Amino acid sequence: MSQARDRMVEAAFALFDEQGYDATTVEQIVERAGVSRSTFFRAFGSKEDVIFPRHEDVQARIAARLATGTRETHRVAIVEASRLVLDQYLGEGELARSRYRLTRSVPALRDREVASMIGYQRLFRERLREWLAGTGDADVDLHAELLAVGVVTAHNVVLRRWLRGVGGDPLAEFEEAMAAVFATTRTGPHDEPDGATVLVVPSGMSPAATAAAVRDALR
Amino acid sequence: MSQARDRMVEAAFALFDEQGYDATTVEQIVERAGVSRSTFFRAFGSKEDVIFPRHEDVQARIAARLATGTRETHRVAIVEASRLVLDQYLGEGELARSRYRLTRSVPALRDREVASMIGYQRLFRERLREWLAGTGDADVDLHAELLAVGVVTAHNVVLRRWLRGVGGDPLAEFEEAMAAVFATTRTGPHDEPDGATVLVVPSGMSPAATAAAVRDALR
DNA sequence: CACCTTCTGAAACTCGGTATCGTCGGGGTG
DNA sequence: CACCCCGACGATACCGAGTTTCAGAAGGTG
Repeated sequence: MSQARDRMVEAAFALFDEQGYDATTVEQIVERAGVSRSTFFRAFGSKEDVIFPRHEDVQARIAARLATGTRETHRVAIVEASRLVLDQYLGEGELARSRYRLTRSVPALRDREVASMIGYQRLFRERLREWLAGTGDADVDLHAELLAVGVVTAHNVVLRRWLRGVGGDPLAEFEEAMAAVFATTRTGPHDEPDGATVLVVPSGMSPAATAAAVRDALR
Repeated sequence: MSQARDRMVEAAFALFDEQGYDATTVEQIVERAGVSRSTFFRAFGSKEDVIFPRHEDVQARIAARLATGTRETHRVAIVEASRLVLDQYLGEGELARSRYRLTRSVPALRDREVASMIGYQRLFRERLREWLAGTGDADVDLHAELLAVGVVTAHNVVLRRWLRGVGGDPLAEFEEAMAAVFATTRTGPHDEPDGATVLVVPSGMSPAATAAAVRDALR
């Protein structure tokens, strides 16, 4: 019963690859899949949706993972939630790469992918606003937005490398990228220094300036 | 000759406001403007384009401003280029706010606006990749991407506040937001630490990751 | 006047997407 | 077995965005 859906996806990708996205009509897809136009639009809703399945699923899983996070554990919650997306694409394998080639060449699909990315970003941002609220942060909106966009962007850089076949182990690169994002962003006093603190003091620095820097970092 | 174009824009915004974007047909717009359907599509190309004029102009001005920047002056180039967009919207006044209300309520228009934002971001990213190349940065791609997306995001936060009528002086907020972005982002050896660098390392971090973080901070 | 360019209107056409209706098969329930 | 019920499918008509083509009006130039 769901093999009809699979046939439509297969036919669509094949035709898009053969003659391009715009040049392929839904008529041709359903003809090759052996179903009617009605069935196609009932199953996918739009021509673009054949390429982007499982979007709501991933979004729901992200929301669920973020919901279990607290103010103290928000970093690991964010990293793991972001990993869900990465794992989704890695699990798709060659299908993800086919989709990538399509989205690179068709503006409409590119925009669509960007829009879904914004959806992810929105989930991170909303949770971060809650977590950052009441931390004495002078501009919660801005910093939540910056951190959310940083996480999504870092994730995308790593993902895109894997999609293009360049780079090494995506999981290792992902960890590094996440570290880079959090290393460059202050997220309020809840980043309790529960570990080592490294202080680099340039020569010629006054004690007062040093003290101020320490106070600033631990605030 | 160009007053026909203005009439179409005016009619479109009025009808969108009266009965919504989707419920308004191009037929109705051209009827109110007193022109033919052909004229409309010749002037705008699509129904969405009535709402987003001058997009290429701004993009060209940004590219021009960024082209005059050098590796040493890239910060001021980026800030000023970003200001071009802000000034464009501020100059539009109430028209920008009408467009904002529309884009908030119509998903298709929201996606379209996001896509154009990505266009700006791309300009910043490409230039930053050049400027960051050869600075010993371990991951130019990632850092260029992060900085570019940070600048655009910070700009958007300030712009959105003004569009919604909240907040104070947008220009002052813009300066603060830009400072926040550059304060949280390492951009290579040109950020010589003229003060103390305090690095707080989370407890669960591996020695290798700690060393990498320290190296990164001092780079 | 003849000629050319440019803008405009009219109409036919393509295609994505929606809505409606009839039909078929399969699976309980009496 | 007979009945019905319901979810899925197909066919068709329809709407609206966007493209293409052609014909004509306006305006400048020789």
